[in-house]
Amino acid sequence: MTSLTERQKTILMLVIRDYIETAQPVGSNALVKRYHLDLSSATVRNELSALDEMGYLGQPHTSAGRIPTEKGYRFFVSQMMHQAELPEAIQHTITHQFYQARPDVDQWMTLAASILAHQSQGASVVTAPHAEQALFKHVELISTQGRQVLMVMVQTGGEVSQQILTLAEPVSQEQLSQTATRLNGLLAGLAVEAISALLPPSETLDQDILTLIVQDIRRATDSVSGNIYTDGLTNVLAEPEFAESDEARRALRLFEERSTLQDLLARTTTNSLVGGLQVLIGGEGGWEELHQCSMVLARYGVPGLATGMLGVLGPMRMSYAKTIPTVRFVAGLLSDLVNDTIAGE
Amino acid sequence: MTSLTERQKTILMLVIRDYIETAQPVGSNALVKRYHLDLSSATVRNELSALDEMGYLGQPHTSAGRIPTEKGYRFFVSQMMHQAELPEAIQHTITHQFYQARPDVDQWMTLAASILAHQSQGASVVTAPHAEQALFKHVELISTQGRQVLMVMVQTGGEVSQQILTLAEPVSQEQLSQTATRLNGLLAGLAVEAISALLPPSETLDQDILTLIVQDIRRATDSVSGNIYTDGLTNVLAEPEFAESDEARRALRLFEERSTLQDLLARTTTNSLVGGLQVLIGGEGGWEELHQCSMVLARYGVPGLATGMLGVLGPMRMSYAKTIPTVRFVAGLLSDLVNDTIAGE
DNA sequence: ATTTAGCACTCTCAAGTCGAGAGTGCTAAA
DNA sequence: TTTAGCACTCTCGACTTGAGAGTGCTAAAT
Repeated sequence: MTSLTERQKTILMLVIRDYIETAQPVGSNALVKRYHLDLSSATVRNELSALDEMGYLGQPHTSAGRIPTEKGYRFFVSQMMHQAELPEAIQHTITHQFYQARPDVDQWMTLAASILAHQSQGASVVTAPHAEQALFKHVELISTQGRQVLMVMVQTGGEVSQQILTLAEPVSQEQLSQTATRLNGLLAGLAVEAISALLPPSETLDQDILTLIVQDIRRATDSVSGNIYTDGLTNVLAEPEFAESDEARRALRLFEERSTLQDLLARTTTNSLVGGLQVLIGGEGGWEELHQCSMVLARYGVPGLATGMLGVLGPMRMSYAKTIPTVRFVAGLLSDLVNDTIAGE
Repeated sequence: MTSLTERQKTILMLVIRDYIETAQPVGSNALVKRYHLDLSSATVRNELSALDEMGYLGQPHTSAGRIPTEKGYRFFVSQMMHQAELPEAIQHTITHQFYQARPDVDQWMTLAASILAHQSQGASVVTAPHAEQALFKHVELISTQGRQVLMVMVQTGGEVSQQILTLAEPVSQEQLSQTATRLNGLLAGLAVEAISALLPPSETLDQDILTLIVQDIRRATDSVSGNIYTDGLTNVLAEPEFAESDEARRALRLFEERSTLQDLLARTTTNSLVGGLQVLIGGEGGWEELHQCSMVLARYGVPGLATGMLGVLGPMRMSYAKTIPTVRFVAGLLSDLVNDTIAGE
């Protein structure tokens, strides 16, 4: 397999760029005219033919213009990856938005999803950062109503979880505070295993609380912990290639169903590095429903401590030139935020 | 305006029922054959013509079958409302699902949205219950990392909120606990106004915390507090009437954009009673994007203390017979849950 | 050895035509 | 009041057709 000449590269890039903009097969004439090439259409035709044979381009039918194949897109993206920094103006706008939001994981995630969706005109997904190994740090017990007690637990890494616990009989706030203080002394810095080894202890209240604590830590350390934020699902519907078929509907259903989405993210990104982008073109990774789609994914956070994922789903024809730098930039931003929160000392 | 004869009512109900199932205009012949009416098609034709003139039915074009008008649907729904209890088997399944979920508002809301979407094959929306008047109950301050402090506040009604506060300089957990204890004594049972009247007090830490407390209570009492849960958005896309146009996309965008959705809910339901259903047909309430849709909405909770909203969006042609009892039942269930949580003493 | 002009050929797409089918409204008889 | 009969209307899918866009190939030009 011979490699591409400079001219072929140029033409290939132009074809793909044009197709991404117009969603129309692009022909030799249009190409020469639109980009003022110093070539005749016939020459371009020959090159297109060559690119076709090499598998970078294809035709929806004989005697239509060319459209990129998956291989074509992959080439396009590999060129894209290196250059392409987000314009400073946009960087500032985004940073500013994060600066204004309340300093709250929930807010950050929602904001990140919103920004990604808006910038890329695709569907976005963001998972909350989750600790890779978490130790107990602190617990508070607060009496809410009658026999109901609110347990708030903080783990190293700053992860906070709360649960409601219903007691057999009322316990005063003083008693609760005492219990909390005692447990804090007992458990400080312990890992899940150590805590669950303490089960079952003498008292019932203790046991209940310890069980909840273990539950919460386990949940926080689970592969992809529960919280997934999405936005811009309807953006995908606007794309012309999805106008008719219910292709889009099936793809979106994947995104709506959290459990499936978790699977998807888990399977495709377990081995991805923080800072590195992953571009899945045409449903690489074997998701039937996504074979007309592409995803740009990134892992963010502090490796070994707490990381999360974010990404954008769009048609294969998505604007990689905008999406890739945006995803990269937002991932960096979230990494900084996680870093600030986690290593604040 | 004369009222409907029994026979006209029967025929009208059948036409609408059939149209809801098939999405096809229904004609006199089909009607007689399918439902074994003891009438000739000609007679039915006359009745259809009458119903047409009275505004209950319409024709997409001369010499097509009849389809219901908004007025027709309204009649259909008014008949529906009274009867129509959810089958016991389904009631049990749903109750069981709630029983199994973690006792956590977030879980409940997600589950409710999922059940509504699934049962009705439409898009569902659920808002978290929010206090109509809330008093301070308890605050805890937990040191997380370095100068960052986690504030957890509980309001009467059991609403819990948390915020992160970054201090100018580190403060020990002991000091924080003391501050919390002092504030608890000072603020117990106070309303927002009283608390904000205490501002600005002597110490800086106190001031910061009080500000946050006031913020949180305000947020919790806001018309529709932030959390909106949706599910089944893609269900709507499956409907044949939305196959082509981007009508559906615009409707779903309404649902995705939380701020718009808040507006929608706030505007249409401020005056609705807990326990009462509200059915908006054809975008009654003046939302242009929804003029091909219907919504079934209900308010749940404990009036005067904490209430929330839930509902289903579907095409005007939605299966009211399933949706209405489901919405009613889930609203009742959530009301019970809120009641248990709030009035647990 | 490339590049280009010219040309025949292919395929889609939009517009137009046409007949079958479904449904109606009206009239006159039961 | 109901029903049979019939002429009429309108849609929908199938089919046809011509314009337009694009290709591949060949032979001449650079």
